Amino acid sequence: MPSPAIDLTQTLPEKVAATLAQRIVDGTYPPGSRLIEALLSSEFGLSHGPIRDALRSLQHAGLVTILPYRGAVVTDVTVREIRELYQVRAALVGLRARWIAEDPQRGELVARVREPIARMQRLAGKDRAEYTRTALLVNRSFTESLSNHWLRSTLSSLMLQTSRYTRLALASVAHQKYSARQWQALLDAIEVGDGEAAEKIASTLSQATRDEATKFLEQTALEQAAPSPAKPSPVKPGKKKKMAA
Amino acid sequence: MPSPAIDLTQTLPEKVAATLAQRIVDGTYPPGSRLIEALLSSEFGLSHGPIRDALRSLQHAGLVTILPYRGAVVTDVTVREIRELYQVRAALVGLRARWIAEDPQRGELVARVREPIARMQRLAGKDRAEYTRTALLVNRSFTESLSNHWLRSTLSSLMLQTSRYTRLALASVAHQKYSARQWQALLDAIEVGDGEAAEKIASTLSQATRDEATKFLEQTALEQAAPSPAKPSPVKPGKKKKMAA
DNA sequence: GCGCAGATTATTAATAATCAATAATTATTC
DNA sequence: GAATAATTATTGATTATTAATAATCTGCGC
Repeated sequence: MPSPAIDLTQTLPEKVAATLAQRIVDGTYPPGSRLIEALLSSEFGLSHGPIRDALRSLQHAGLVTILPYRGAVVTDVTVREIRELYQVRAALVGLRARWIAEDPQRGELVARVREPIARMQRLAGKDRAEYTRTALLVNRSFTESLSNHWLRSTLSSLMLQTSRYTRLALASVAHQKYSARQWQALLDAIEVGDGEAAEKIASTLSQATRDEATKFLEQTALEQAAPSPAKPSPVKPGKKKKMAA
Repeated sequence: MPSPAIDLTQTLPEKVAATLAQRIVDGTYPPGSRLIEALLSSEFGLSHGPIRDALRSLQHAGLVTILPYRGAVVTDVTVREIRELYQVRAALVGLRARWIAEDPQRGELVARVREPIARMQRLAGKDRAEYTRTALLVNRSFTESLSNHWLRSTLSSLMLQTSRYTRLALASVAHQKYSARQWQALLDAIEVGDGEAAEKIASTLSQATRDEATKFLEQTALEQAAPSPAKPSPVKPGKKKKMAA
């Protein structure tokens, strides 16, 4: 019964891309990993064509960097770039909140996310994994409720990126609690149609998440830099990385 | 001498994609046109692979829609979607203006675009083609001066889309003159570092362009709908479109 | 003429085998 | 031991072929 009962939608390269994206986002393939066509094609039991397509797709999504004749590596983003990423995200998430708050049909979304947001209050500080999952789900609900196709798609693409780092911010219990409160406040602002307030809350939360995530990253970056202060060059620094599959 | 003297960067599919994008943006391939792999591959003298890649690329850029087993057609965007597109663009263009105005190194950009913007004043109402070219160039300069990589790339992608329609707005001499004035005002605001004013000017101009372009589109849409009010169905309405090459 | 089942056609999706181009690595020579 | 040359790994691109699918056409009975 657990066989490929229902295929339903999605072309081959899309399925491959989705699988690989998952692995990149959840850290299975760390930044710098090489994604080698031959290995992937034997893992998935497919020819090179669909794999190629999938890698190109991930490149457009920004998860992978393709260099001519050198192939695909998981994009490595500097802390500075991550900060910039969240800066754009904050602006767009603010816009999302404002437009939703001003949307006459916002009631549908409000009804759909009220329960999950309440659950976030209870989960904060208790179950990090479940909290993260719920937060991601609520976030997706917000984005998908947008009637504006373009904002929907640019936000989805940015979110795919940030989800690589947001989970770091949620390691802090304090941030979990803060985030839960802000989501509730956002919901309230949306319910009464206060676009101004909604925009403010949403973008402020995004900035806080950015600060929390980058704090974490700078910390681990320092820890990684510290161990070998006496060996400056012999081992080429961070060049060789593991392969896929 | 007009042979392929210098190749310089760019892989094959990129070059094909660039060419096709050009044709879509300038209207050579109108919305709904089919882009058939076989025809394109013989036109470009390439095999299917690179063509496929290029079409996938254009799909990600939103210029082309690919339906499984049916191939690529030039994306047809409804007037409503175009309005939504400009709405997002207005917000991001505003952000761009603000960030540039607040950038300590904005002097470099200001120096680079001062002359072109002055030229726009002179061209407005005189040479539409040259005005459009200059406006596009200035716009690109603004975007490329951004230090934030993500805003740069999302804006580039949105601009590629809007450039299909902005040229419609510039058909109006009044809009050309208005646009030229606003660009000058924007430059002034940036020069003195007034981010608030810069954002306002930029997003207002974008909205005006939107209104002008959609006015034009709604007009032609009505004209197209009008001619045959007596023949409701015999000829299948707008289904068959021309092919590529 | 009308509608419909089925054959035909056009086109893309995917595979496979092959060669060329290139970057990285290793070996060689001075 | 450093510069240079050979080797290797991997991608870029071509070609040919088969499968899958959607659109179109055909003929049949009415």
